[in-house]
Amino acid sequence: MLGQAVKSAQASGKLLSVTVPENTIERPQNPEHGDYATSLPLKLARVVGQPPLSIAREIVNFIPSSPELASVVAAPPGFINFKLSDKWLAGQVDDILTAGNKFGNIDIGKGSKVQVEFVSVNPTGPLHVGHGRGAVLGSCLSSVLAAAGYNVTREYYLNDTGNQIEAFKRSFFARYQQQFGREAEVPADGYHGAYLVDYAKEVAAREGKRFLEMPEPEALREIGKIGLDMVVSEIKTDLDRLGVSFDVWFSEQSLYDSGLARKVMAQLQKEGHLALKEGATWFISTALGEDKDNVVVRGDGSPTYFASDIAYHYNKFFERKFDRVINIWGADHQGHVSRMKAVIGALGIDSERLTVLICQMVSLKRGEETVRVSKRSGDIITLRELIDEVGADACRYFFAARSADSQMDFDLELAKEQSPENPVYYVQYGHARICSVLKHAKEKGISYEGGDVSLLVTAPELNLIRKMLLLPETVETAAKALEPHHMAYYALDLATVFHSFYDTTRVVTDDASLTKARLKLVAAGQVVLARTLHLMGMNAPESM
RNA sequence: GCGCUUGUAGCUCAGUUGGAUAGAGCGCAGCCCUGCGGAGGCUGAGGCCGUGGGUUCGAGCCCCGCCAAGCGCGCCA
Repeated sequence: MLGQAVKSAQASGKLLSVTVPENTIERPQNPEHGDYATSLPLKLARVVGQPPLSIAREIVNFIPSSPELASVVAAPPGFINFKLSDKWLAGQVDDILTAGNKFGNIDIGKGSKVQVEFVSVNPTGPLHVGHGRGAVLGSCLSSVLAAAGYNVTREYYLNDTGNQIEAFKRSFFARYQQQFGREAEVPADGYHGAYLVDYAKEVAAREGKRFLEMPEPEALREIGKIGLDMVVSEIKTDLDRLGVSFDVWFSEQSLYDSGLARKVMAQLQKEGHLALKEGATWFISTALGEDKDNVVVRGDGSPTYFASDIAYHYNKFFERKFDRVINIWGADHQGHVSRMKAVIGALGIDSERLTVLICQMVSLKRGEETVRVSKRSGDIITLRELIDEVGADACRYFFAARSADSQMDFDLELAKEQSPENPVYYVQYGHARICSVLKHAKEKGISYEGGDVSLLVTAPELNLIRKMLLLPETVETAAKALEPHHMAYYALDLATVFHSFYDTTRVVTDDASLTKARLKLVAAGQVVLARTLHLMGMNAPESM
C-alpha cells in the first residue's frame, strides 16, 4: 500500500521518480507514534532533494483510506505513522478464534525442505547442560520454522564409529572386567566417568561373564554395542524429558556401510580436491581460500570424522535434496564451519544453503564456584541433574530465551531458589489464569457464543489484541533470523499485557453481552499464549 | 600470533533490515486486595551502550584501531 502511494505520488509529479528503497515498515516503540511507521521519507530526502517532511505529506495524500486504518499522519522529522482502527482490531479476536492453534502460522517457507541437525553428541556419555542448550535451541527453531511454512526435518547425527567410539568401547570393557576382579585399566584417552561403572554393573548382572570368554576384539565389539545402546537410550530419555524429539536418527556408520563415503571421496579425488601428503590423504582446502588443508584419510587408512561429515552432507543435499540445511554446533566446533562450507562448494552446492549456527558455551556456577563443562572429567553436571533441579519447562525457557551467540552463566543456586518468581511461572500463570476465568464462566453457564467483539473498546482490551496480533510477526522475525529467543520475549510481553488487562478489567459481570465479548477476548488470549508456549516446547498448564 | 563470538542498568539478558525519549526480568524503594487465582497490578530510582576514531540528515546497530572475556587453530570429535 505504501509502495502504491509512493508510485502514485511519483506519477502525479509531486514526487521525483527515483528508485525507492525496500519499504521499511517498523513498529514504533512509542505508542503515540501509532501501530506502524515508516521512515521512508527520510531515506528518500537526499535522492529526491526535497525536505523529508514534505515528502511524507505528499505520500500521505496518496494513501487511500481503508477500514483497517484509523489514521495516517506525517510526523516530523519525516516519519509516516499508521494507526489501526479500534474496530478492526476488535474484529481480529474472531479471526484468532477461528484460526485456533494455527494462529501464528505464516508461509514464508512455502513448503521448502529444511533440515535442522542438532545435538548430535557422541554417544559416549550422558548429556551435559551445554548439550541441553543446543537441544532446546534446535527444537524451538524447528518449531518456529515449521510454523513459518517450512517442511522441517529434525535430525540427530549419531557418531557411532571412529576413534572416540573405540575409546569408549575399551573403557566400557575395562569397567566390565573390573566387575569380575580383573586387572583392567580405563585407557588414558578413554572415558573415566562413573556412569560407565554403573552400566558395567548392569551388564555384568544381566549378561554374566560371557564376554570374558571370547577373544578380545569380539568382546569389544559386542559389549561395545551394548554400551552404546545404553548411552543412546539414556540420551533419548533425557531429550524426551526436555520435550525434544527427532524425526531421524542418522548413523555415521551407515555412510560406510552403504559405500557413500567411498563414492564421495572418489568424486573429490576425481575433481582434484584431494592430495597425498606425508602418508595421508588431504582435502586441499587452501586452494579454496582456507587457512589450511585437512586430513580425510589417515596414514593408517582410516577415515577421519571430516570424511564422514563430507559424505553426510552429500547425503543431505544430493540424496535427500534438502533445500536448506541448518546445523547447530557447539562453540568448540566453530573452527570447522568454513572448511565444511568449502567442501560443500567443492561438491557443487551453493554454500549459502548450509547454515551453521554456533551455540556458545554454558558455564555453570554453584555460587562462587565455576564448574567447567568437560565430558571426560568425572565430576560434571548432567542435563538430567539440571532438569531434576529446575524442571523441564524452566530449562527450556532459560535456554530458549538467550540468543545462541552469547555465552551464558547458569547459576544453579539461582535457578533453584528462583522457582516461583521466575518468568517461566509468570507466563504459565497467565495461561492458567485465563483457563480459570473460562472455567468460572462455564460454571455459571455462560458461553461466548454470539459475543459481539465490537464491544471491546478499552485500552487494556485493545492493547491485548495488539499484542496477540504480534505473534505472526514474531514467528517471521525468529524464522528469518534463525533466532528462536524472540519467542521467549514475546511470551513474556504477552503475559504482561494479559495480567495488566486482567487487573483492570473484570470479565464475568452482570452485563451479559459485554461478558460474552470479553470471554471471546480471553479465549483468544488463551489460544495465542498456548501456541506461543508450545512453539517453545513448554507446557501450557490449565492450573498450577 | 591468527580466526570466530561476546562486551548495554547492581545481576541475567533483549534491542527486528541504521530511525523518534535505549528496554525486560530479578534485585532495590514506595503504592494497590469488598471482586473471575496476589504465582498479580501500578509508580520510582538506577545507563559515557567496553574504548578511540570514521561513514551520514541520523549509529547500541555499519567500517577501522585498541582493551577485556570465551572458544578454536590434531592423521580427536
